[in-house]
Amino acid sequence: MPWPNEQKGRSRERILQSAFDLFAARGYDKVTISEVMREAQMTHGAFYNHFGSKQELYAEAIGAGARASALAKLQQTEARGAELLTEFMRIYLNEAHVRQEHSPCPLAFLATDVANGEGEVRGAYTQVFKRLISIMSRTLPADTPRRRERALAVSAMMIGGVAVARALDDERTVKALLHACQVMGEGLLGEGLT
Amino acid sequence: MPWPNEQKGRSRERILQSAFDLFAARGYDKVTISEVMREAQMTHGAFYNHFGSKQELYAEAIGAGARASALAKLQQTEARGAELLTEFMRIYLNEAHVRQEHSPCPLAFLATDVANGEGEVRGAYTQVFKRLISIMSRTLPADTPRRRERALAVSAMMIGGVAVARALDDERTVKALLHACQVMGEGLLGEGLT
DNA sequence: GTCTATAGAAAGATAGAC
DNA sequence: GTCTATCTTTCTATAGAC
Repeated sequence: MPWPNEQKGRSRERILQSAFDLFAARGYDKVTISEVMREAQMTHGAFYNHFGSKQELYAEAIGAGARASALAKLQQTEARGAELLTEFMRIYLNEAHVRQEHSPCPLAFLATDVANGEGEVRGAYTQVFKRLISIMSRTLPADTPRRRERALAVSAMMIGGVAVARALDDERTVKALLHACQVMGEGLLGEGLT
Repeated sequence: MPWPNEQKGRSRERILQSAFDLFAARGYDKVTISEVMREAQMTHGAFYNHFGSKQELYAEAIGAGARASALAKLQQTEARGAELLTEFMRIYLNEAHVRQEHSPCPLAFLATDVANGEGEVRGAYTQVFKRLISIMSRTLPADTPRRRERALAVSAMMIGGVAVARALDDERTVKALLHACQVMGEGLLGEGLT
């Protein structure tokens, strides 16, 4: 079933990308619908032809952020297994990610923001998180002890590391934190990963 | 030097506690000064006799939250060394903490919220984080390899675990996440801790 | 220091022309 | 579908009485 109007789909996609970038950079409440629409090259009156409310936009933007994320792009390369995981951690626990120099991880950039949101927003976040755990768990060797627990704990460490780094004032501490998470994360996923 | 007016100090302390509780529960932008003052049993006109702006209140509330935290209380007991660390992790990575049934950790509850704040707010957050790392690091046995890196990585895991858990929709995933962080965290801090 | 009252600005959502 | 214009509400911050 092709789209009734291809132009509408493109506008919608521009709004979602603009919304995710802005929400990640400044948080839900500090971003206005006018700004999102301006970034998407429309005026704010057009917004309600695509979404019913700002919260609905937020929920959908989380999914859009996940589709644009580093992990989604990595999965389109030929990297698999241990190589995929170490490369993912290297990109994730990086100052360029903290500074939002590429499309960031919604789980890290929106964590406490989402906790203050409504049901549909938290539902979208939960879906993205479960999907990450599923991918990380399946990517670990089948005989890894406590495979799912490792995936959960390392994810929490990565998300927490980036979320905290973004709040910090002190570049030296940021560097040390990201590095520590990378070293200890690789340890948890199995010493001889690469 | 005793306080010029003891009553003023008490009002100020009430405002700070009320502010931290509300900011942690709903996020900076979703809390109004009127609400904070009402919870502190005053009207909002009195606010500006204590603080110059809402952001200034936020910065100070982060410090107040740290002083009221589980770790601060634990340090006033006789628990030390491995016992202190395992007890801390048990209280921290707990559903009661996620549900804010006791004074929560500002690092976990305000992480992405602080990242969107101004300089003084991030400065206060950084101070609290550095202090946590210092305490955890010093509490580990002096001959622990990579002592500071362990403290940083486990802190990120704990903060990330609680921050993500608060955003999640699904109680089963929350339980699994908190448990995984506890098991893997104890592993990182040294197998034979207790 | 605390109160009531209000100024002044901002933002979500809607109406109606094109 | 997108635009301009506006309704309506909410909130920070201030003024001035007590």
